[in-house]
Amino acid sequence: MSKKMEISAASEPLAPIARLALRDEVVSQLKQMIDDGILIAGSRLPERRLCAQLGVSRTPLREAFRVLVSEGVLEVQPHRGATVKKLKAEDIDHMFQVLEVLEALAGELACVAMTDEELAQIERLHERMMKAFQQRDRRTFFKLNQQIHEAVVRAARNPALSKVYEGLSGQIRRIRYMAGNTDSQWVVAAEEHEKIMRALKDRNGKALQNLLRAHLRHKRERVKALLAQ
Amino acid sequence: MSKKMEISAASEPLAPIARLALRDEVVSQLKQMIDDGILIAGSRLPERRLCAQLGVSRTPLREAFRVLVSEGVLEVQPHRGATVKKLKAEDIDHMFQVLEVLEALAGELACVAMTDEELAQIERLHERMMKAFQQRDRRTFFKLNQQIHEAVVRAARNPALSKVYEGLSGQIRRIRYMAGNTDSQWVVAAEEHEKIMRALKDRNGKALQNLLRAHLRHKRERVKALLAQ
DNA sequence: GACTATAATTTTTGATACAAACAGCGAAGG
DNA sequence: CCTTCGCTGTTTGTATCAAAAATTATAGTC
Repeated sequence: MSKKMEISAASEPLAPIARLALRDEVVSQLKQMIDDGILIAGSRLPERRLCAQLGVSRTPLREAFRVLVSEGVLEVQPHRGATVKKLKAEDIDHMFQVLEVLEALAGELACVAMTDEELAQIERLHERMMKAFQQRDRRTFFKLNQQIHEAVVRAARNPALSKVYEGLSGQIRRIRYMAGNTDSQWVVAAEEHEKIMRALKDRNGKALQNLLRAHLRHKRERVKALLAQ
Repeated sequence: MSKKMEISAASEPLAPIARLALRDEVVSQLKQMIDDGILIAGSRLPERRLCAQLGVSRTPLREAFRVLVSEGVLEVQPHRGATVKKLKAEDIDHMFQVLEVLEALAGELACVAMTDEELAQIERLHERMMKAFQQRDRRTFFKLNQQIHEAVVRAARNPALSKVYEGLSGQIRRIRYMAGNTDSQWVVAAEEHEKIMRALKDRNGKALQNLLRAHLRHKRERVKALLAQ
């Protein structure tokens, strides 16, 4: 009665060899170009030139446009083509308002759902980040900072939450690249992260929630200051 | 000093004649097909057949696929094509957890930002909905119910919030179509909406927040019961 | 007969050529 | 000075072709 064939061998079930569609390759290349400043806010993206430049045809490029539009990175006007979306201070406020409740929820859930393994992982990230802080290595500090927040959200074990969180935080990420925070702001951020780590280790959801909200409100001010050039 | 030309005539400034790209037409048609049960969860969408069926070529169809994937309606596996995403009870829980904090935020913001005009508009929707309830018109009740929630979110004046809210609630909407609630559940929902309307009129953000959260938790149970067939 | 390896078929994916629709621009004409 | 017309470049949509991968069918072997 072989209704369905089952694979018995030792084929790894979680490694589809990462076959990436050309479209996704184009998506990351375009994001890279935006991050690198090759494409700035308001730039037009003429498809023929980009096709030549990236060495792909229109099919994957146009699909990449669609996913970047849905992520809020690009906007297209009918028959006028795609441009890099420019964010206004207003938009920053709106996105941070949403991020605040999302991260609060993530913190609350993570305190319950997080494994000890994940907690230890976050702690390691935290320690590396504090080391970067002491060495005044801004680049590394911000990278690890971001990884910590993502790890907390992931530890909440809610894919729907992760998806919308990453969508919004990805949009904001492209701004804070010039990274011009004052030292005092930086000190505050580091202090806040110490408290956050404490609340995580205590699995104190309520406290964590409040800390994350305050942390995000401060971050919002820093990002808005950056946006104002 | 003619810095900018102003259109003086009677041309309405808010009607760009709604030029709709073919891709968006395809998006709504596919959604319609899913709502109508022509495409059920798990159905494959072979592009050649659909191209013929919808009378469009591959370009707009594939772009429509991309936006539906980003909305969570479809999923595509490399070289295996697109299928209608099937939601598990787990996914429902995840999405409702996020919706709960989003709608709570929306309620809080709406109490502050909402104009009297908008409040009156919501009140009218509410009264029509209660009339439908008394007449036991489920169809109309649910439609107005949904419109009320959307109006509250819109009144929060936060486009980023509206976007993620609509994304999630849109995914859930396609389930509750068979609409098999018991009468007692229906009565509870109506009562909750009376309280919600009260809090809105009082612009009592805190109370509204709690009411919306409870309302959503109940709705989650109803949807999950539906999903279990 | 059951299982496996090979071949044929189908489907997706990407590239390319072509036609139509539209926006932007500048010149001709009032 | 203002409008109108046509030109140009771009986007948008269609059609067709080829390659890659998956699915199915076929055959061969134990």
